[in-house]
Amino acid sequence: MRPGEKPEISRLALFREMEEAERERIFSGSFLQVFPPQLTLFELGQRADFLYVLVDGLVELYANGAGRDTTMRIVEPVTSFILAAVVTDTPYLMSARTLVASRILLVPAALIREMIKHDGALMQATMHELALGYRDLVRALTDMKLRQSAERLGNLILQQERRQGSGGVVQLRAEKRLLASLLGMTPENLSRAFGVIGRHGAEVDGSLVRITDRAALEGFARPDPVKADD
Amino acid sequence: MRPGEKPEISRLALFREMEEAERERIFSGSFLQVFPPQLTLFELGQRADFLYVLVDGLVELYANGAGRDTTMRIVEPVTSFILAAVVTDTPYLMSARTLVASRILLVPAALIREMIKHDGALMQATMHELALGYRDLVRALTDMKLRQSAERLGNLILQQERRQGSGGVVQLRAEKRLLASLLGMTPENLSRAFGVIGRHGAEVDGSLVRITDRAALEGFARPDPVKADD
DNA sequence: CGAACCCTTGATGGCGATCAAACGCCGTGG
DNA sequence: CCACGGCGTTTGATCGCCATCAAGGGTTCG
Repeated sequence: MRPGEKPEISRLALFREMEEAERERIFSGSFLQVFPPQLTLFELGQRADFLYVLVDGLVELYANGAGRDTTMRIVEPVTSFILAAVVTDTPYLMSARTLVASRILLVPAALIREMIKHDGALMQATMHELALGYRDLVRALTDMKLRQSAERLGNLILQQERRQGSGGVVQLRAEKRLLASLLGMTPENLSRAFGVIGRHGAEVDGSLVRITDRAALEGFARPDPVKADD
Repeated sequence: MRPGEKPEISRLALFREMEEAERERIFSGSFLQVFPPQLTLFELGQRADFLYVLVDGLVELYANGAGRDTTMRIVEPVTSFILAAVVTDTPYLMSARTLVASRILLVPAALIREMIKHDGALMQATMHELALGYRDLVRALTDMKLRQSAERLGNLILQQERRQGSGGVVQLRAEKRLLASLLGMTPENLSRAFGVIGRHGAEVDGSLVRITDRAALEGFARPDPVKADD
């Protein structure tokens, strides 16, 4: 493990409140591995053998059905993923692949479940993490059900801008084709959707989006009354 | 509380493993109330004051945005709902209304959070419940993203049939207009979708659906490789 | 330098929403 | 007991959003 990485992982909400010694047990039972780009980490239907923590790089979670794929989430460092499958000890509902070279901590699922049983702080953190994830999915589902594609894009821009906190400028970290799939549309239509929000206060230039008129954009995208958690 | 109700609530996965005494503390701090049909229990954006347990009746959870509503879940007895908002102590992301006269246990959110902190079994059950709910939502979201409407209907029929275990016959408990909203379509198109699956091994008659050719229906609907949990 | 590949733009088609109207069911009131 | 009215469901016609098909421009990497 590189210097600075362990503290960074320790700062994760999931592990933050644990006893130092317990956390050390998790680290020593896990593997930190480097993966090349475009590598499949696991596939839908497999038993959940590991909890994953993305330390550096970029990972895509996607689901497949009916001959198609759709990306469910783009994971940025430092974040854990696929926690629900580990907790329930049931097969993964999504597949995962690296988008770029990535450093990933693999925590054996059995170890995590064991630790959860004995460490109240870890159990509480897990519970909380799942509750937050649940709410994110509720938002994603309502978004999909009641907004059309350009509105979804507008909301994503607004939400990213809030998370990046970078004064009206949003940096798109993933390829646009991936964004399209995340938003539940085709690359072609994402392109057109950027055209649409261009007339509503947001300008694209490559992978940079500038919000030129937030009020207009919000009027168009109708963001959720209840924002990402707190 | 009626005879038979308390045992039924105690059998809920959420409360099943708790100490008898602790469970009693929850009951004694809660209110069992009867609500008329079509009554709004709470609305999106409100603080999460209660955890709800539907004891008898039928409840709809729905979200609103962009001037429209969409139903997110139809709750049947005996089930708890809106757990994630209670755990995170954040505003509800959905609204709830009774569909018919309903008996509902209201557990003060503060009490639940307090009990979770002190009762490991309750915390574990909560964690598990949230993980299962998370996975349900992942399925719902992929369903929405990669299947078209008649396929979604087909899957719902198959899933209900498995849950009801009633040999090829499914009883629709809610109005069709509600089903339509749950499936993310209009009542008109639900009607047409029933027409479509009629040609793929499922027949409707009022609120009864008969699966006449499961293989055909599965071939058409392409059900998830990983089913509802385990 | 060439070949992928991504992104964009245009043309067409299909799924599903909307608008409209008729039917059936059910509860109410005459 | 029947007539009426309201509402949910169904069926048909039209429209709009988005997917698909197709082609061209730009960038990256071998």
